[in-house]
Amino acid sequence: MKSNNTEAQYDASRYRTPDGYTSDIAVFTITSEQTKAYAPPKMVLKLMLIQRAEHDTEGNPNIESGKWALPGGFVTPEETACAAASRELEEEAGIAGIHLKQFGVYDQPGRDPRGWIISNAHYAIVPEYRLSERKASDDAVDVELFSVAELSEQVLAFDHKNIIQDALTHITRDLLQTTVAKQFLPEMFTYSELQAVLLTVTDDKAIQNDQAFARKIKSLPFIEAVKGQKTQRTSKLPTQLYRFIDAEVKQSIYTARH
Amino acid sequence: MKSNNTEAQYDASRYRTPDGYTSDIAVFTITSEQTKAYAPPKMVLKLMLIQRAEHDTEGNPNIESGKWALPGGFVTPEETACAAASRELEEEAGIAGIHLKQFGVYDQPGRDPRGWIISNAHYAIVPEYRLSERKASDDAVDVELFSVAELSEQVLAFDHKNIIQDALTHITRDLLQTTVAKQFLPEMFTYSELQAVLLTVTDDKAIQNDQAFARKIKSLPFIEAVKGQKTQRTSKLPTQLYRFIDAEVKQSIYTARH
DNA sequence: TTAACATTTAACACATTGTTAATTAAAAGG
DNA sequence: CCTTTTAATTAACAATGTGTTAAATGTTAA
Repeated sequence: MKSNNTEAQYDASRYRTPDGYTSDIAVFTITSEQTKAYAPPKMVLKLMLIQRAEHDTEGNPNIESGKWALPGGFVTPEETACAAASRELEEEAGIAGIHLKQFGVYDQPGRDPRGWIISNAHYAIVPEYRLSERKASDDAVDVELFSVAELSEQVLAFDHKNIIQDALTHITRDLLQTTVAKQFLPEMFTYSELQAVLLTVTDDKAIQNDQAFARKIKSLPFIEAVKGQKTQRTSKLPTQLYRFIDAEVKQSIYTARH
Repeated sequence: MKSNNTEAQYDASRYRTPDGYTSDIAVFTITSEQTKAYAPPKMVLKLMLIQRAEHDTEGNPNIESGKWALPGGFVTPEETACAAASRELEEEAGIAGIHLKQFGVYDQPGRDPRGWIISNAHYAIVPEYRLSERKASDDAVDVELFSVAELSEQVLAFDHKNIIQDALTHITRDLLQTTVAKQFLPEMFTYSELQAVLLTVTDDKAIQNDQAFARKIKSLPFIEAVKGQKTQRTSKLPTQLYRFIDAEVKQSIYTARH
């Protein structure tokens, strides 16, 4: 391999090069239903998909048309795939300053009938109210939110079913093992709001248990109670608000309880 | 963006395409020194690097020559980057069947002076004895193992310093939060051998504490004591051997102790 | 005035952890 | 043969965290 490597130094052109480099984005949001006043919300994790048009702008039939797909597009040489994802989110949805994370590369030969196209996949977390803004301004594009249950019934374009499966795995892990839940919540939140976010991706008994979770949140090193700040969003009884603080979160399966 | 997307369907060639797609591999091993007989080993995490040749096989001066770099090479359209990594490890080092994991993509404009080259980075875990086999068979290639401390002093090719930093972050996280430590250990191992592996990447007091760790290993759901199997590798007193078993490892920072 | 209800506080039994100390089994040296 | 050495094992205790059940709180709405 060493000789291959050195030969390649000055003439990459003797190798076949990719036909394209795309950035795809799994846009997650959590819809929150307040079943009644003064009660904690019921939350559902949803993924935004776009429906591929029947024809392109020149009137030719479109590949994988009619199927639902992840938003995305080609990356240019002047940007990273992450920057492209950010740009596309802004161009398409007017959403800027969103939490974006790269989670996988899709380069299986034959994954895209158009050629050798490498997809760099990201997930984005968008609070619900940012999406509603968007829908109001641009309802021409076929955009829809799908819950995890609804996703499994859909026919999806290219290998997007795989990509979405991986996105779900990653956001689940990150929600439970990092403080990224912050991105779904307002600056200050109650214990039951955080709990509702976590329960969209886990059925962990220790998180379902209200008393235990309300007691636990007080001792987490990366969350603090905001003194004097209460709300009645989730209960008639004024309820303590919390916020995330910067603190390193280490964790090992060898020291945790099982 | 939607229009860009649909226009691109049938003619990717109107966009500039990448000049190359490479697969780089951070090959980790743990060297184990037995300071004396009947004592637990001292382990050090090391990374294998190759030194870039002064000239290529045609006698032309080589780009980034003399610098240490991650092994890797160009991906072909018939394979995934992960398969390419596997192939390159086998071609270069005769190492097959190794644990490989993709951890990042490097596509910063200008990262490679040869053009728009996207690197897909993986880490590999190779038990020490597999590397010694290799060195004996092919000592012509400039290959060396660097500890984490030694790495920071080295001048590295391209953006490999960044890539290595990320590789270290990922392998540290994976060693503590998944059962990948298995890949560094023999089928059966003592508590102190597992402990030594973990201590190459953490200074967690709970893992440093011998008594506590020896007690804890017995209750981990993904490790079992092998009945009747003992060794004197690490102590005069015949010592219990353990092995990993398949078991799901879930974990949340919201339920763990802090 | 009363019922309803999410939250908060309290209390207890139980499990896990940090810590210290004692015990065990084999090797090595005199 | 006896003694020392050492990693592993076992034991024991206090401190801390968890699961569970129960009661108290503060507000709304009937």
